[in-house]
Amino acid sequence: MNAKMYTRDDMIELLRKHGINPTHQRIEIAYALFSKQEHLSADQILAIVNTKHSETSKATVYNTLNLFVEKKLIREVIVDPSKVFYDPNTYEHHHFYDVVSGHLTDIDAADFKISGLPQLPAGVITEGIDIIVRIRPQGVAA
Amino acid sequence: MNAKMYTRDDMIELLRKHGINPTHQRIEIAYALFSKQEHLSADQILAIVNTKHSETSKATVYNTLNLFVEKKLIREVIVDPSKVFYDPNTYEHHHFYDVVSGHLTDIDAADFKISGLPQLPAGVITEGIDIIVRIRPQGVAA
DNA sequence: CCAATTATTGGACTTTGTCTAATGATTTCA
DNA sequence: TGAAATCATTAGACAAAGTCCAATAATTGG
Ligand SMILES: [Mn+2]
Ligand SMILES: [Mn+2]
Ligand SMILES: [Zn+2]
Ligand SMILES: [Zn+2]
Repeated sequence: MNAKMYTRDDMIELLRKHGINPTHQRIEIAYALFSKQEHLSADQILAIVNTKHSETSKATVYNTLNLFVEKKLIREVIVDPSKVFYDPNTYEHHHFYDVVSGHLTDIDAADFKISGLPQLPAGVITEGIDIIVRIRPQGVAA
Repeated sequence: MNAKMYTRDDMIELLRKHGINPTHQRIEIAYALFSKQEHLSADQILAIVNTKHSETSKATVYNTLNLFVEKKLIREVIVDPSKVFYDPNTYEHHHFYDVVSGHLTDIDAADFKISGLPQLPAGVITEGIDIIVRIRPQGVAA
């Protein structure tokens, strides 16, 4: 909710804090996600970092996003069968997903309780719980 | 949990009940899903219906699965960024997802309560809530 | 039986994402 | 400093999931 302003220098610090070498391309990709504070697809990020002038390849965008996920700088949101969204918000939260527009909105997990979860099968551990509330504008056909 | 035995005639009845013309291909595709009672990808279904002899094309499998979803005979489970799973269980339920094996297991929604969901943005309606508990076998590396 | 409708098909096509081998940039440290 | 090793980026080939199309096949209704 808070519209924190990020600079490229913030990105360098953030990358270092996560053990990622801050190259020019990585800084731009991080900046695209964190300055917008939005859920973006690889495609959208590729477009954003190349608007002024072409400077980052498709391969690097994918390499970098996968690296960021691995280093827990960002997380993936899997909700659309055709593409992954990347989320700069790694704080525990869930999502509204507008199935018409494809737009994602955060739901704070703090408010929020789940009870009656069955115990896990033996020998497994939980990685996380994803909750997606699928919504649709009133009056728009299915 | 119950291992109900389905016949092809059950499939014909089921298809008719959902307003779907029961063709040979549609019966086989429905039978693949309902007799196994498993979460299957289009790919797996294509393989199953063509094991004895080739009789159903890729286009028909996709056409048919989309039709089944539209007619609410089955539902989609979106959990793997690279493929959709189809679920013959349309009863309200959620999923364990083993991120290592890719296997899905049902969680009954009856047990199960969510509280503290924020109210919806104005002018939208809920389509459904998907809850995915991502699990991993103990001791397998991330 | 014919005409209209509905369903199936092979294969071209699109999109998302990965892989590879070559190149470019940075470190390391003698 | 300067060469070698390491790390990062790249173009473009490739792969997999899924859609689209125009032709054919099957079914239906009169
Ligand atoms: Mn630049
Ligand atoms: Mn047959
Ligand atoms: Zn989010
Ligand atoms: Zn299920």
